[in-house]
Amino acid sequence: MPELPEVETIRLGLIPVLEGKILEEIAVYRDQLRYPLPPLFSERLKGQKVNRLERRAKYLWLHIENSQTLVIHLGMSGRFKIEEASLYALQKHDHVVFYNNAGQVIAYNDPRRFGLMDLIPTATLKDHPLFRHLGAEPLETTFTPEAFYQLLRKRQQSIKSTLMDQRFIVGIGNIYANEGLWVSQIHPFRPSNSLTYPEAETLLDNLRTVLKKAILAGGSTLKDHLQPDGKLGYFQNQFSVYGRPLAPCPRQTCQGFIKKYTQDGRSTFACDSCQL
DNA sequence: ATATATCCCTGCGCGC
DNA sequence: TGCGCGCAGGGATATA
Repeated sequence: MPELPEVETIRLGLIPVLEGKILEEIAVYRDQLRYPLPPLFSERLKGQKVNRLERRAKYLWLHIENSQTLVIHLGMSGRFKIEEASLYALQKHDHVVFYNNAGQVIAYNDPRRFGLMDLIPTATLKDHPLFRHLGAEPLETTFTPEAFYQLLRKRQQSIKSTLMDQRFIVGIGNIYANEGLWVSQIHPFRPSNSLTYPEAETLLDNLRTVLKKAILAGGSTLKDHLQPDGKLGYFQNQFSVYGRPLAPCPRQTCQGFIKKYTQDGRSTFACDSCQL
């Protein structure tokens, strides 16, 4: 699914068609995603204005004027498509379709249905079970290298596992964990608590750079991800290691090649020559 | 507390 | 062309 850059791309794409707009109609074609939609889902949204779109971790928060927030997670294959209502035709796996007061359709499409939607009172969001365990936003400058280092010091599991564990840092999934570690020349299997302070500082810095570059590129499109306007993301063209087993390591000074591992049940890509 | 396994679901690419 | 298999951007839950 979308990791932080893809969710952020989607948020930016949805702002023009949702912020300040009225939800005139909400059509539900499948009320069971990861969980069932909450009771009276459409009724509680119909006629309401969307005040603001926020991203927290890999979640979208649509703050609605009646003090509730529409929470959306895109799972592995969730995407949004914007169309003119007059041109819209229901597509396979379009599960929830929003109609705004500007004649536009915002369709949520999710083949694997690992996504979720919920309506939660805005005031209680931060204490909600979906969110209260979430760790630091990597792009927030209030998250300091020192805080990152202290967190790594307490953990003996691999650095890649820690990066992907949403209790510590949020928004980083398999792609950006692999990419950030390669840029930092840190091997994914290193125990978190073996990183020195300078390494932690470098890693946080590089993760931020990679995430920001990916946002600028509209995210990464492997199969599913599209920007809401239908454009592909193109950060996948800038991958150094992800999905490139046996390729020569792209680092100028390195003669190694990319190796594929299985780690925590997921694919890990790394260059054993320059990632130490 | 923490490391592994399993499950949710559909689609795609590959080898035969 | 078709079939079976493995794999996929996530994450909650159970088990040891």
